[in-house]
Amino acid sequence: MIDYQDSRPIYEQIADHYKRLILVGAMNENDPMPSVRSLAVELATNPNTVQKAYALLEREGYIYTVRGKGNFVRGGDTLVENHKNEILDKLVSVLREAKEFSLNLKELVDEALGRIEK
Amino acid sequence: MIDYQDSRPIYEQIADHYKRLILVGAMNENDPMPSVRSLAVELATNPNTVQKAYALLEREGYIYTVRGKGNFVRGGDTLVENHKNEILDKLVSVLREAKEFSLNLKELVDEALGRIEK
DNA sequence: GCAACTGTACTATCGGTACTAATACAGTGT
DNA sequence: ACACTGTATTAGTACCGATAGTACAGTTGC
Repeated sequence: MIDYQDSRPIYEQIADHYKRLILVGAMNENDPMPSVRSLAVELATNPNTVQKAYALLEREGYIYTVRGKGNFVRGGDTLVENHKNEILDKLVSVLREAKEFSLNLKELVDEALGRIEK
Repeated sequence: MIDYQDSRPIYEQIADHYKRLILVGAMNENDPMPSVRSLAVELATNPNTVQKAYALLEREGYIYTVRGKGNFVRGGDTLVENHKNEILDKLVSVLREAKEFSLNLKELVDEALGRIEK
């Protein structure tokens, strides 16, 4: 699950992994996350690193924490909605840049969509 | 021209500034760039920092260097074309992510385009 | 040739930040 | 009390950005 060759930090890889699981529906509301310690052992890393990933997930609303008990998935449509908005923001910023350099937005989008089909 | 509050490194800000000037047509083929030393004085920074910006611009094909003479703008359609491809790549990667989470691409694009008009 | 300008190369250092780790602290449940 | 949970603090390491100084090398105009 962790790619040590990857330049991205471990905690970010962990967080993204679980974001994906949650968004895709592989984990559901109130499902328990692995404990910071057990996951640390499993991934051969440090509990603090796992915690940093969990803190990130909590800040972004993917999980919630109960002291002494553990971390749990915060399901619901809000998550999917938020994620959609994140993607939308990225999209808008790319298109704004394109517009600034007077590129034809429709052409650009069509070209991009074409590439994806393959 | 340099924003010291900005978290982005100085050399990157310098490079982006000139990229913009070139892509927008404010600077044309073979126009001379300011010398590394003079620009360093003007920006109250270090010649090495400016050189790092110029090295970046050269690597990316925006300018060319003549030893002893200076740096000059490398104009031409290639630049614009390359920049367009960069934007296209970003666009494709965002849309791929959207697709992965089974979002409706057309809706998403329409929404984004709508936001830009404002 | 010389002076004054251009860019290039290399080394050293300082400061800040990101990442990971080690250790100790604190709450929960049986 | 014990075994589990998360939390906080501190430390070490590594890397990056920026600065500084120095020396070298090509171009141009006088």
